[in-house]
Amino acid sequence: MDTPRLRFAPSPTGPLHLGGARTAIYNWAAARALGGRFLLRIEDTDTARNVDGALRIILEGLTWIGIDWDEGPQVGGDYGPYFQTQRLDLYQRFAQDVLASGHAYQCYATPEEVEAGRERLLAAGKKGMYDRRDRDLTPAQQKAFEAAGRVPSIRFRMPLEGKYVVDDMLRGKVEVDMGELDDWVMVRPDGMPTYNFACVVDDSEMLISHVVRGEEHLMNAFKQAILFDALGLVPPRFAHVPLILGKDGKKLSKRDTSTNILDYRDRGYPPAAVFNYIALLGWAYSGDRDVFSKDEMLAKFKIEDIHAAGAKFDEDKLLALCGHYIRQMSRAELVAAVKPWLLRAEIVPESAFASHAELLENVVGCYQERIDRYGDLADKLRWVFAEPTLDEAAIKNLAKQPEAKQWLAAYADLLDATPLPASYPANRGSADRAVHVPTAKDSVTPSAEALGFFAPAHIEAQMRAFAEQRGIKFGNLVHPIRAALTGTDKGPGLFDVVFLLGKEASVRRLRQHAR
RNA sequence: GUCCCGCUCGUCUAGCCCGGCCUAGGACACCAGAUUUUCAUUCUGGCGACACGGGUUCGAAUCCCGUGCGGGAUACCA
Repeated sequence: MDTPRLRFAPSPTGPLHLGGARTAIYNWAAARALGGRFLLRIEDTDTARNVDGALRIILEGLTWIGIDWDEGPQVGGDYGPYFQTQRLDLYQRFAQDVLASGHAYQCYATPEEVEAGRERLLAAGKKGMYDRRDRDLTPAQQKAFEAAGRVPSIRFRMPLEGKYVVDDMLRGKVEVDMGELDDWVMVRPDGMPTYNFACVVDDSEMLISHVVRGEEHLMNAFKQAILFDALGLVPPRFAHVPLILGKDGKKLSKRDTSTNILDYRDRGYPPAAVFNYIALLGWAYSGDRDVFSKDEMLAKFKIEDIHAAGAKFDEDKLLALCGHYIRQMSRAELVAAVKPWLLRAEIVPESAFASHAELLENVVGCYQERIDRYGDLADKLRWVFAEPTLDEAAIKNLAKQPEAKQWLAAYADLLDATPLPASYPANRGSADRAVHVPTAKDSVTPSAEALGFFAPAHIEAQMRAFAEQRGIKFGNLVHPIRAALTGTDKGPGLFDVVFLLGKEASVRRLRQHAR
């Protein structure tokens, strides 16, 4: 009874969205930080709304952001089954007990009658709720309904007066008049338990100690806590976290963010960044730091520290975090992360990842500071592996200087005459590229011995000398060369570009645009 | 309508529980500058908030009340 036990209880009615992911993260983090257990319970009692395959997507989403569970689907556990539709006997037993204790009663009203009663109350200026018409039925009246073929639902007999206080971990004591709460349905006529009932039974049976869930359940906490009391049980501690809102401050919609967290995976957002961002939406690691790992979060996380006010989703901040995480990776890690997108875009063959590992690290490394998502990369570096088509800016840069074509031709000749390192195979293929390219991030410069005269530093010195000899302003020379080589006006340093491309391809592309 | 919750820079937040250290700190975004062959990265600087009104107090972002605004609930959904 001492081990903290927390749960995330999704309904398989749709994919895992941002809000769900966040409550999952907070429950998970609390369980881990408290040294407790984290479990998953599937609330599938609304069979009509269950969606095929939704569960798989939810579990995949959780796994993707790095959440694991100790009990639940796929892993089992001592308090199963973890699907509510497999626990129907249990609810039935509890329902009979509550009924027998007098804390619940059978209600024979049809949905239409309930609705009509509600409207009567509303018309009378009262709160619109179930009018409790069957709360005190005599046995004879009940028999009559049964005889008429009516099947009852079971409703909880709420106290009619007094106040009830729930001590929320984020909001303190929240008080409500019992009269505000109606006699809610515990079991539907078809025998299915409703959310509030199944939730109490399961939280009790699964020994749940803390419930962290969305603010929309704050009112349910009263109903549930009162049921716990009626059963002679102690309710768990509740913490109701605010909803995530869209940029406009309204409910999160498809316009603000994806409804499925796996879309972020598919678009190449680093999962650690997504986790970090979601956790940050309502919880702060410290006043001056907002990048943290899962482990760092666990070392500091306390349920009480979750922010009680709603947060708006901000794609810019998410992307900034993504970029930060990407820049943190080693080149080898980035290549591995980006591989699926490179393959999908058919930019390099699978085999290249083994045969040209270093080349790929060089190429990808040149873009490390330039992307926020793995998925952004493929289009940007296509020019390395395939003849580029010139974009508008490139065409402009080629045309800007009247002598540009002559310069390209002359520079191509110069490059052509530049010796490759002796140690390099004559059939160059891509072999002359498979050397480490130094970038700003990496101060290791290949030695001249290792590279002959085809290292970025030498290419730079040579190009500068070339410009000076001919009296060309360096900036005027660089732009047409970049255009010819890459087909665009953005990208890695020009000397890296020449180096990455290799001598033969560079010369060929320069000459092609020199005509 | 009624009930409940919330309200610090444009956004996420630190500070609030236990009033003075707050001329309110950080991050993202934005603007300017530095570096630079482009883009980006990086660095420097700038802009920018305690929703409003009353109290309590020597002193309030911090405590209390009211108003406003936002959100949630008001289901035989969860």
